[in-house]
Amino acid sequence: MTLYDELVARGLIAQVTDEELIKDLINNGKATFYIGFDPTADSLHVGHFMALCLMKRLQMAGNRPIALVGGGTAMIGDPSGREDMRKMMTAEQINHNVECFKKQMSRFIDFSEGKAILVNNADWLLNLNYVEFLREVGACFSVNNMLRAECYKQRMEKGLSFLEFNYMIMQSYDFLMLYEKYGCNLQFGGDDQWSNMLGGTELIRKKLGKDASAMTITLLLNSEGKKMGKTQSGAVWLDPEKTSPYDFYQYWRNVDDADVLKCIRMLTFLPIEEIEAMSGWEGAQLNRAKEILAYELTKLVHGEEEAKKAEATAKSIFTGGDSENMPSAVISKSSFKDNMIDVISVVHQAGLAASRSEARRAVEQGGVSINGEKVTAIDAAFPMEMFEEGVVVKKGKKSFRKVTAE
RNA sequence: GGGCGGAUUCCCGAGUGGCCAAAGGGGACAGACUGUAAAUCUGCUGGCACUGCCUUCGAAGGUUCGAAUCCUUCUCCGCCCA
Repeated sequence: MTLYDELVARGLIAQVTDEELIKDLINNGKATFYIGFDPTADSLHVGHFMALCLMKRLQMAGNRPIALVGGGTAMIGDPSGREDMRKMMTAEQINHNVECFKKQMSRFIDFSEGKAILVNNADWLLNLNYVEFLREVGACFSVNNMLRAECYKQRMEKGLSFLEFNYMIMQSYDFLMLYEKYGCNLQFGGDDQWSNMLGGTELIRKKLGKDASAMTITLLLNSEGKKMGKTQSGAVWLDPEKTSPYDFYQYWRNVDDADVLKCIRMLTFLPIEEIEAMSGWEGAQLNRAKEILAYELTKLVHGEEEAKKAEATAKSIFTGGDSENMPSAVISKSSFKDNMIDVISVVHQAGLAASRSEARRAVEQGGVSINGEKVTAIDAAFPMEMFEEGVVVKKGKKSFRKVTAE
């Protein structure tokens, strides 16, 4: 199976400028392609991960990847797929994030010996001369056409600032620069980037009379049409400090039935045939597919050891067993009074409830257990000795900590 | 620059002087059911020393016994005109 066919079979390709041309490029290792990542946070997330995987697939097929960190475009803020304006970030924040991105990316992509290139568009965007730029590049863009672009259409009601309106031009200019500097002939990106990417191919045609291609990756949406990789408390990060390997594992362990196969197809490197064999799975068997998904992804992002730990911890929690790798928490000995501590304090200080009120509620509703025993009395208290060896505090079915006193 | 409309708790959105920690919905959380899924039902959803107190309705002042609600100024956003 050719690389292109595999990408199609995995459901990764959303839109392409010229299918035959792109097939030829990537199947034969003739592409120098780039994907841009705007450093809007201090860690990559699942959406970035998909793009990185794609880079890897293409790199393995002999194509040359350019990872672009958007230190310049982050100063503008991409309005695509957003209903409201992004908060403006300071240059310091952006620089910090750029560094974090670089570090994380080099874990996934091999940048050694020119196998891949890492660039920052701040290098050419930040020192542009306004008038010069307008004459050189701005003249190539039709406002009429831009306003028709999907990414701006969505914002016509809620409002769009001139700053953000320029984002497309910046991204287009990036493509032009990379084409000139590195012979970059293909751009990848999330499907919401389509209009920005087309801006680039068109700019290259107008300025250089050359053809460049663009291709978008299907956005990973769940069965309800929402972007995956988001939780109530924010994105699912790749940084283990921000999303622990266990939480990362659990996120995928808990996806809807309807989304499991799609996720395995799009995110893992399991052979297609193996995945197709799972497509008939139902009920409890589908539950097994979730374990595979969670394990495979955790392995890719955090390594085999962490994946095994996360899996073992999950099994011990949900089927009983040791608590060796359980997420832990420490309570200060000064929180004890007369050598005793109450349930509410335990739950709260273990980080299982954001406030004491929340902890109280959880206890009142019968959601808290200590060492496997349900605690419903809000005035229940426990002696310090219990915490010597660690106490398993559980809130609800899925949140728990091994708590010790220190 | 001018006219009009708007900013409410995690989100949407009601409230236009006291009965407001603020309707309703969504989401989140907890319970039942289950497969660590979905759907469904129930509870719950600002904080705390919890029959009480404190903080919150864009910001700062003011009127009033009492303000999310009235007045003034400011900030931000939308629409229309230029």
